[in-house]
Amino acid sequence: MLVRMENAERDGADEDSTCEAGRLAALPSRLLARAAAISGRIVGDGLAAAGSHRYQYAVLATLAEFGPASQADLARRTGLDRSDMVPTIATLEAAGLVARAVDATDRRRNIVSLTGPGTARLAELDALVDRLQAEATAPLDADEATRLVALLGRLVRHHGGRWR
Amino acid sequence: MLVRMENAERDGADEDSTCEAGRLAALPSRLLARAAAISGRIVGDGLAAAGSHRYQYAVLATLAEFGPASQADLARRTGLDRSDMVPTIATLEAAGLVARAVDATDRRRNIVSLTGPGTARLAELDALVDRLQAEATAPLDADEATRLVALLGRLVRHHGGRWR
DNA sequence: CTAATTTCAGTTTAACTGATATCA
DNA sequence: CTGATATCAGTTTAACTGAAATTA
Repeated sequence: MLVRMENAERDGADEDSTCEAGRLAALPSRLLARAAAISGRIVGDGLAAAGSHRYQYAVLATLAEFGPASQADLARRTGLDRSDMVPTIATLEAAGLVARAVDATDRRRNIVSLTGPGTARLAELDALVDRLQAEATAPLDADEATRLVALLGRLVRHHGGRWR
Repeated sequence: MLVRMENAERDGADEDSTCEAGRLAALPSRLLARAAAISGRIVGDGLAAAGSHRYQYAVLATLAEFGPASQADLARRTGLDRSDMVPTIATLEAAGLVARAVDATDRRRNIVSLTGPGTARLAELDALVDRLQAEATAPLDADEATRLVALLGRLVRHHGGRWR
C-alpha cells in the first residue's frame, strides 16, 4: 500500500531546515499524531482559557445528550477513565454545574445530573468548542472537514470503537 | 461551522453501552486523538515487536533520505526533541546501524551517518512500517487513505509545520 | 560577547493500573 | 460467592524544559 503524498496538494509552505520533511512527514500515523497534537492543544488551551477542561466538557455534553447517569456510565460514554471521572465530577459539582446523588435503587451508584447553571455553562462551552473545532480544522472548508470526520469515524469505528 | 457526522457513513458497528457515543464522538479533535492513539499503538507495537522504536525509524529514514547530518539537524528534520535524540542515536550506534563522528569543520557537531547494516535494517523497517500504516488506516482503501493524508497534510502545514 | 550543539537531569501531563470499601 | 461501582494512590510514557560544557 502506498499512501504517501509525493508532491501533490502542497499548501504553500516550503520546506525549510527548521521543519521536518521527507517521506516521514507523509506517514498517516505521524500526520495523525501531529494533527491530534495541534487540535488537542487548540481545544485544551481554549477550554482552559474559559476555565474549563475537555474532561469537564465531555461530561457536560454527555449528560445533556443522554440524561442523568452513573459515573461508570459516564466513563463508558465519554471514553474517560473511571478514575479520572472522580476529580472531574467533583470539580463540576463544586462549581454547581452537576449534582451528585446516591442512586436509591442501587446504592453503589452516584447519579450525576446537569443543573440549570450546568446547562447554561454547556451552551457557552458548546459555542466555544464549535469555534475551536473550526480553528483546529483550518484551513479545511466545512465540506472538507466533514470528509475528514467521515474518514476518521470509519477508521476509529473499525478499530473496535474503544480506546484500549 | 458544523462538522458533525449525524448518522451518515456508519461502518456497521452499532452503538452500545460500553462504547462512547453521541455528538462528542463526532468532534474532529476527539476523532483525531483516537485515530492517533490507534495508529500510534499499531505502529509502536509493530516496531517494538521488531526490536525497534519509532524514534529509531524516524532517524534511519531521515538519514537515508537526506544523508549524514548532525543530531540537531536530525532533530529538526524528524520533529524529535534534541534531548530524545541522544539515547536514540546511542542505541542505533550500539547496534551498528549508524556511525557517529565529530565534525572536523565544526567540533560541536556529531555527524551521524547510516552504516551498511543500518541501510539493510531500514529496508526491513520500511516494509514493516508500510504494512503497519496499512493496518492503521484500515478499513480505508488506498484512495481514501491518500485523501486522508492530503487533508491531514494541509491541516498540519497550515498550523505552522512544527510541533510547538 | 552571543549563539549553536551535545548531553544530562529532571518536570509535566494524560492515560492508565491496582487496590480497597461498598453494595447488588 | 461473583461482579459492578466509586474512590484513592501510584505508575508509565512521551514530550518537553533548563542548564552545563564545549565550540563557533
